[in-house]
Amino acid sequence: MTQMATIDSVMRTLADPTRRAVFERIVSSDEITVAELTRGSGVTQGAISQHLKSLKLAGLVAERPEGRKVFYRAEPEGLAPLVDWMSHYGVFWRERFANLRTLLKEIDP
Amino acid sequence: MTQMATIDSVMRTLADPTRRAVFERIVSSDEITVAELTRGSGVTQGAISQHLKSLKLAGLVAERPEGRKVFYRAEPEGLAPLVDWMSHYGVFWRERFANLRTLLKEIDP
DNA sequence: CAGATACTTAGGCATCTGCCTAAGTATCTG
DNA sequence: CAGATACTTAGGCAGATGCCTAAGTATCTG
Repeated sequence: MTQMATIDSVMRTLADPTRRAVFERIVSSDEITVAELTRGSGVTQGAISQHLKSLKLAGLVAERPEGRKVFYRAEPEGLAPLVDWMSHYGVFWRERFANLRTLLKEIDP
Repeated sequence: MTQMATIDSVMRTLADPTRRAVFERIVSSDEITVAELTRGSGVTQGAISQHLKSLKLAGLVAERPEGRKVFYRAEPEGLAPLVDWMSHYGVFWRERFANLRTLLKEIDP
């Protein structure tokens, strides 16, 4: 997805524990294959593949096929909708800064 | 809920669009009744009441009964699990600060 | 007290979702 | 080419979820 995903798709995608665990594992590794993600996940490769499809549609991960393997990596901008949402509805965060993005620029221009 | 909710409950609770809209509306107002939340929500008061129960269990809102009305307000610490999760798995945010909470203290000690 | 108002909760229902098995596609290896 | 490996996708199913109607509880008002 090069198109910006919505807060709705991001939230819904990360709401499932198994899928979120897959995402966390992808983030924690540079690149990782489906087989590796399946190992220790407690579900079948088919299930993992379905979760990866959801994560990809939500713009949270990207794939890189190489031979018969497919490597997945985290899409850095994928959580932007969540960050934006937090900056609006983050309650006690909102009270301190109008926009997290603005803050980020001040720190790391 | 005085007990700290989990990232799981927070994510799952905010995943539903209707329930998230209810939360957003509570955040945007200081205090608000169930009847007001029902108005323009597109669902019945019963449904709103059920969503409020979920939000309360997730630690996202608090209630204050007054007569036959019940006022709801946002629970500022409710999104803490989400903030913590972001600081761990926020990918390009993580690269910039180890912990959003630490950052917060630096800005607003 | 009787009725109205504000809200919660129970029961039921249709839809959604996550998982499994199994089949299908593509690549590598002997 | 035959078989193995890596992955995706289709079909089906059991459980979860969100909503509605309607009943139940509590408070206010005449």
